[in-house]
Formats: sequence, C-alpha cells, structure tokens
Amino acid sequence: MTFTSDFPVFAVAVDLCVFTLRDDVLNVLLVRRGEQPFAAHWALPGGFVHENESLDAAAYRELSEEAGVGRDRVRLEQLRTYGDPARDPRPERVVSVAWVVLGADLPSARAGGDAAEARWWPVAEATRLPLAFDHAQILADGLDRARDKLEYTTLATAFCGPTFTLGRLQAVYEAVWGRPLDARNFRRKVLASAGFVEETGELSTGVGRPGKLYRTGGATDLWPALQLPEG
Amino acid sequence: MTFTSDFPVFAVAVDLCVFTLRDDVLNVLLVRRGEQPFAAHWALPGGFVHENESLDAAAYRELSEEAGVGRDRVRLEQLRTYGDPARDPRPERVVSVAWVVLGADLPSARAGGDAAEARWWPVAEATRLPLAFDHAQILADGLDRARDKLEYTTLATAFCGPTFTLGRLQAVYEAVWGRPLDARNFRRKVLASAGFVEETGELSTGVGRPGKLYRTGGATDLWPALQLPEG
DNA sequence: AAAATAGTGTCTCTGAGACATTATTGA
DNA sequence: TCAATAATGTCTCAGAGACACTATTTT
Repeated sequence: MTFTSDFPVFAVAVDLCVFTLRDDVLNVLLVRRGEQPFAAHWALPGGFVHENESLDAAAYRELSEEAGVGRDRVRLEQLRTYGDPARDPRPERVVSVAWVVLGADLPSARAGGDAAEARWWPVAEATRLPLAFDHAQILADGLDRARDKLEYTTLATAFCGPTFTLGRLQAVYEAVWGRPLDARNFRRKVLASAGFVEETGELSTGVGRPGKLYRTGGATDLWPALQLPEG
Repeated sequence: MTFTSDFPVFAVAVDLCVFTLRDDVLNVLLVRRGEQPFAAHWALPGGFVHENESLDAAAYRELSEEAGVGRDRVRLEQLRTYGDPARDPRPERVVSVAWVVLGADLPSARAGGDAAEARWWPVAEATRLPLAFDHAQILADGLDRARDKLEYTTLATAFCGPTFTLGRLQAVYEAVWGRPLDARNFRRKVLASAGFVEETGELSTGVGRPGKLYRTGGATDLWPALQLPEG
C-alpha cells in the first residue's frame, strides 16, 4: 500500500506500558522484537495506528494482539506523545502516543503480532534492560504516572479483580510505591475517601481469616488523597 | 512537496492553549482562521509539525509565529494528543499534539502565520465560542490541566514576570481557580513550601505600599501542595 | 486624607503517622 | 496449633481555614 500527501508525512504508533501485579510485585509486559530495527531487543508492546482508527482503538487492538487482553479487563489512559526525529532510526518519521494500561490478573504473555516473544518483567528488572527505541524513557514516565495517579485517583482498584479485600488493595499500593504501609492507617483513609470502595456484603475465601469484599466505588478522584510516604 | 510511505500516512500538528493574565483575568490566545476548513472560526493557534522537527520545537515555532513570543518568555508542557479520525474534515488524517503554554505579560496578539486575526479572550468567553475542530475540548482539557498543576507544582510563577510580590502570585491563583483566597493563609503556605519562591531583596514600586519582591525558587513540585478550596 | 497594597498571629479542626493486640479461618 | 489474614482505637503533631488590624506608599 502506498500513500501520498502534501503534508510532511508521519507514521503514528502507539506504545503501551502494561502493568499488572504478579505475586504482589509490579510487572510490566515486554515483547522481544523479531525484526529490525532493534531486532532481539526487548520493547514495549505497540504498533502503528491504522487508517481510520482512533488512537485509543489502536491501543486496545495492540493490547489484544500482543497481550491477549480485552478492553473490559483493563483501564487505559494516555501518557504522552514522543516525537523526537531521531527516536526511530527508520527513514519514516515515527511519532508514538504512549499509554499506561492497568489490569488485574492479566494472562501469561504469549507471542503475537510481530513480537517473537512476550513476557512479564518485574519493573525493577525491566528498567535495567536496554530497551528498544526510547522505550526506557517511556517506561520510566509510565511508572511515574502510575505512582502519581495512585495518590489522587481510584486507579489502584484497576489492579484488583471485580471484588477485593482491603488487604489486596493495600498490597497494590505497596507494590507500586515500593513502600510498606500501615494497615490501620490505610484502612482508615480508604474508608474515609467517599466513593473509593463500597462493600459487596460478601466475604473473601481462601487462606487466612475471611475479610469483607469490596468493589470499586463511583469516584474517580480521591479526596482526600492518599499520600505516598516520603523517604 | 510530495511524500510517499509504506505506512498509513498521518499529518501531525501541534495546537497550543496559550494562557496569560490580563487585568487579573485568565486569558487564552485564539486565532481566527483564514482558510477552510472552519474559515472565520476561532481556533487555538497551531500548525503542522515540519520534517525533522521535534514536537516541542514545533510548538515553540508556532508560538513565535502566531503569538510573537519567544521560548524564554513561557513555560510549555505537553497536554495530550487528539487523534479521532473525524476530528479534521480534510482527507488527510491529522493527529494533534496539544500543549499548555503559560506566560507573563504576553504581547497583544497580532496576526501571523495563516491566521487572519489573533486576540486574547477571557477564558469564560472563549469557552462559549464555537471553536474549530475539537478545540473546545482541547481548551477545556488545557484549563483543567492548568488548574490542577497550580495545586502541586510551582507553575504559577510562570504567569508572573521575573520578580513579583506575593500579592501578584495570589492574583494568579485567584484568576486561574476563580476563587478568592485568604492573603494570610496564602502567604503562610507559599513561604512554607520549600523552594517555591525566594526573596530578591528588592521592593516593588508603583501603587500601594511596596512589598518584597520574590523570584521563582528551585522547586518544581510543591510540598505540601496548595489546595483548591472546594465549593 | 483617601486609595491601594503589604504585613502580621492565634485558635480550632481535620487528617496523618505511629503504634499492639485480638479474631477467624484453613492446613 | 500454627500460619495467614482481618479487624479494631488512641495519642500526637502538622497543616488548613477562619478571622481583623496596622503599616507604608502614591495621588
């Protein structure tokens, strides 16, 4: 397929920072590239936006192709757009719209799309890898965004399933912030934030004493905010 | 000039929400379009990104062309990217990277670039205009961003000149938030936020009692944050 | 003297952090 | 009975909001 235009021509891509918790550790999905440039390098999943496809539709499509995850399983928000002329060595000018994607219990990664291999990485390891393109920067920005958003939005519940105990929600905060929190203070603050969570009336099952199960409340912004402990 | 590509072809634009204070009222720069589509509609200043030009360079260039403002006069930050296939009626697919630009005492607008006319609008009026493309949405998002950022960053000083009194800084907050603030509490909080402002040793001149002049401190994030009063 | 702006202190209330023990379940 | 998780209360401290008057300058 060939296109022509009277404007400077760009390719537009989406790149995804897909985060989930595995064993109470924050993980990010990376794919190993099968093609040049950066063949065999690890990279964020992503790809080109199609004609007549919106940016978020492209993000959801890549998520489905490269992670096998449907849009009902995740929350997705735009991070920022990266457009340095040198960020992609190919002759085409490639601008990439990056997204942060949060999900609970996302499936084990599988190869798909043009990726030779896909797997979850604990973020501490992923940030030490020599990622393709400017993906190390994008990942760092995505992590910052996730950490910030947990403070003043209810986004943390996106890491949990449809129902969860307060203990699970606390584990989310501890994994993303990398700091232990006091359970009593955490519970007090979560329950004092109107619309953060609501009781389902059910109790959890499994190991340990059953606890009340909650679901996401109606609020999107948190007031008052939870505060990331300093130090 | 004609380009060809093996990828779906996009044009990439930048659009700017340029804010300044005029008579203690928050104003935004709009241009009247001279060409189709949306000829004679008011729009955010902006234009296409050139070949081999980074996104922020394009934003600064448009700012210079359409507002006559150099990069040393403003602070600029990326807002988000808009890419709905229907957002531009032209056959080319146009994705726009939007920016929020804050400046002090920006010059009276002049026509430039492909704008027939340019002028400052109080934001309350601007948001009621039928703007071109999806610019009403972009402007609304830009206003939200500016209001949020004033809470937890030192961005407010970008609306002031190189030195300013605390009274001027308070006027910035009141204009952007649309709420009166208590001067005593405001001073206490600003001076308690490490690195927000630092004394110059100079005093203001002009009407009223002279006050200490401050300049922007080294901090970019505010701790503790200033809080937008509710209600 | 009038208008405009700068500067100062205290009380009260809310929310944050620190901190230990008991309760209930499954293995 | 042990391991794992849930649940509960109090004290102290910091920061936010409410609130009134005096000081200095220009016109």
